[in-house]
Amino acid sequence: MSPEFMIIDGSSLIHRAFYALPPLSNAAGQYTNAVYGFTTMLLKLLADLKPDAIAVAFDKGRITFRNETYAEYKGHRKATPGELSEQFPLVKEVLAALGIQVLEEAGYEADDIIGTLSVQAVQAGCQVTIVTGDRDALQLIGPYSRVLLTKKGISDMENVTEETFREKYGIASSQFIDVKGLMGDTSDNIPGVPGIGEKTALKLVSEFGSVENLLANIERVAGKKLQENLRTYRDMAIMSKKLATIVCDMPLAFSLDQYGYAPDTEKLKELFAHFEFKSLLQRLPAMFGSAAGEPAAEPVRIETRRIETQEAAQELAAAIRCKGRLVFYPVTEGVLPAISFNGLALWDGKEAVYIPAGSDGWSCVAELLNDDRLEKTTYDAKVTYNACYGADLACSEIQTDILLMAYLLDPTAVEYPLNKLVETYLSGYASLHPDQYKDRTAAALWSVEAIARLQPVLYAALQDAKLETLYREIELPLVWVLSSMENYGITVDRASLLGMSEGLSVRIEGLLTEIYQLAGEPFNVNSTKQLGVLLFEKLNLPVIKKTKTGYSTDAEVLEKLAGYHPLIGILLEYRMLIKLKSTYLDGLLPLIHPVTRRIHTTFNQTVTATGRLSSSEPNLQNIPIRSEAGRKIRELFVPGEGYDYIMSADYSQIELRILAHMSKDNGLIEAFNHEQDIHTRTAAEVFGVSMSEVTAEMRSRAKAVNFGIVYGISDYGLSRDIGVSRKEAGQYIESYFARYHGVKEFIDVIIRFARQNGYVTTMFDRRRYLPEINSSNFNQRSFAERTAMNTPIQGTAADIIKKAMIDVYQELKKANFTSRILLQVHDELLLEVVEQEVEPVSRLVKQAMEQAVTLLVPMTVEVKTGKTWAAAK
DNA sequence: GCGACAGG
DNA sequence: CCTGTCGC
Repeated sequence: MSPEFMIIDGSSLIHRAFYALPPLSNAAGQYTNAVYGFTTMLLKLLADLKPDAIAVAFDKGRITFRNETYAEYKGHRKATPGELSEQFPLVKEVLAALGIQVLEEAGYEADDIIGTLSVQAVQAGCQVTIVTGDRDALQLIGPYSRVLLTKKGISDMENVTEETFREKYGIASSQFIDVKGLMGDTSDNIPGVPGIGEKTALKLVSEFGSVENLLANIERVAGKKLQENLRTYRDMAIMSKKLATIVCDMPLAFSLDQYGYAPDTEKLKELFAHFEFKSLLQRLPAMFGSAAGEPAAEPVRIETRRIETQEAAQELAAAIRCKGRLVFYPVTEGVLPAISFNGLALWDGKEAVYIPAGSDGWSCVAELLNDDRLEKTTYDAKVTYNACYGADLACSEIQTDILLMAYLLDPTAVEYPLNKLVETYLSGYASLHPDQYKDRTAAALWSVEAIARLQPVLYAALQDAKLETLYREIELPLVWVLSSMENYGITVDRASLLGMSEGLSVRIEGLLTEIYQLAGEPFNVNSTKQLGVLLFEKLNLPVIKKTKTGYSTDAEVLEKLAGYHPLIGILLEYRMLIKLKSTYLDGLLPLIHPVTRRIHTTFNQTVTATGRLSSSEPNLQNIPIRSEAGRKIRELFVPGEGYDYIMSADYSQIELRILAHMSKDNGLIEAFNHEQDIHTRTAAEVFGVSMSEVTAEMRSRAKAVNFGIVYGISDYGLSRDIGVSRKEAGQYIESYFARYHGVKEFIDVIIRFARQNGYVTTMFDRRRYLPEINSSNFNQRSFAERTAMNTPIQGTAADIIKKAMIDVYQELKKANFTSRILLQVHDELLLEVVEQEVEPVSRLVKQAMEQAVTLLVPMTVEVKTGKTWAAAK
């Protein structure tokens, strides 16, 4: 078999690792996340591929021959952040300890070294694997070489071979540079030919074979405009192709022996200890054997000790009480509000044990869970609270929730599975995938040990990031409130719901008949593809907007087409009604609980990047309100048995008030202190008239401007929202900033902070990392900038209402009211109340919400009560 | 996975 | 800007 040669793009992998992992550091304050990520990836590659030889290439300096060809090459690339550049030498130390050759050459990029090595290695009879995150390397693929392309994160890679490349793009990998020559690459500042994107480029290359052949046959290209561009920019295309071409003939001598590797385990041990890569340290002997040639360590074994007798349980409970700490992981099943325990794994300080529910050992669990002298630690406390509710067990406060901590440390992660957390925070300690366990018991035993080990690490990280107060005072106490709300559920009038659905069916049938008649034939109106063909090919209506896959037919487009054809108005009504019926009537029906007759949503506390809650199965945070027909849906939400009214309490303009406070803008503060209508005031400022002269049109545009400011405005977005030109929208924004100077200053300061620190924070120190804030890609960077201004505002609003929820919940309990909170909709709380409590509860809720924080402007809460959710609005 | 659309 | 669900 031919020898396997692995070539790694060191620069690319380090970048990838840096942005994929939260900013970890060791006790000395040295950043280590990129080193850790890189090392993990490398060790995994060594273990999986077992290459015979290996080389790692780095870029050196920023000027290459490409700058002689084109001075602007990679011109607008931002400097590497300090936290990253300081880790490059550390990575090289790791490579040295592994005995792996590092290559860098002034005047060349890592790509060129990789290209040259790969050609030479193939000539020497090797199979080559190139590992990188840079798609440019795809041009190096051949019959004896493939590319492993890093995906998002650090664990997954895409294997690209000659075959898979051709399948995906329809051209040979060697033609990749021709595509790039035509389409250019904004991130490398390679110009390409204007008007040619990836699709056109791929088409042209598959048709003509190469840039040169294309340019020689321009007259055969379809499209006048395209031909003209190709003629005007022919030199640009040739130069761009040259820029994109990786050099494969650098002066490098090659022999396979040169690139063997020989790990120095002592040195590695030292390094890993210094970086505090605890788990890597532990895995070292298993990977390479120790220096003294001891046998590799045994893989971690899971001891399945079950506690099934009263005696054993009592003994265990005594030991745990003695320690004062209960670390547990529940195994549950069922749906709200009847979730139940299958068993519970717990950590006794030395080993994990499992207690099956219903066994003679179970009694001690009930005692332990409700022992308020124990400090309790778990993963996802809400699951435990819900299971206790379902099993009718009392549960005292849980003080540590690993899931919540991980979320606060990095709210943008997609999920927080324990095995990932172990990989990130314990440097992969005994990291096994949950699927590798033969049963849930074994997985639970592994999990509880992971929780025990993660706790101190996450806690320290939380303190470092100043997140402890937010965690202790808001997120943790909120868990119990959310669990209660989920278990209460909300009553829906099932009979009316069925009636309404039936009524809508009839109306929708009628609309469909009209649509088919006007269209001349029946078709699937729900298919945007079929609808597009009808509107834009059969009826020849003007194409307003396109999507990635075809014509856009969204409401915005349809409204512009309204004058052209009677079909359009009917389509809009059909769309609205079918949405209401499918999502809010038929979709809701199966989620009405057969026993409680109520709908029990799930509030997710660890999903959003900003700190808001989300609601699912069903989502009760997007029940219609804006349209008349939609509002009817809210009439279905009614007080349940034993209750008389629905009460809603919502913050007025919470986000703009927060903006006023955080920016300290005089005009904004004054407006709120005088309880002025904020949109009218903004209209007066932006259009330079007095408040009494503001027209409805002006107010509505000003309202859009205010939304835009909160969302992180772009002239493009605003122009779309209010239907004016981009230029005019730009002028509105400009005059807004001229009048609200404090706001402008506030935004500038936040963006500067984000650029410097890589994250933004809310008033309560909630944090969100924005790695793209210094990106060389304009779109990515602009997006990050808008996020940078939006997150502190949206996130602070989330902090405030979360605090209000806790306060309202506790005060209702304290005063022994029957009335209770059922839902939260971002700036609104929904309660069900009993007749005699309407007055006091309304006062209590208003007071608690308004006093949740003290800002430079008053917080105003409007409370309404009615027989249904619609009436309470 | 995408487009459309419901909410904030 | 932040979400979740439906239907294709």
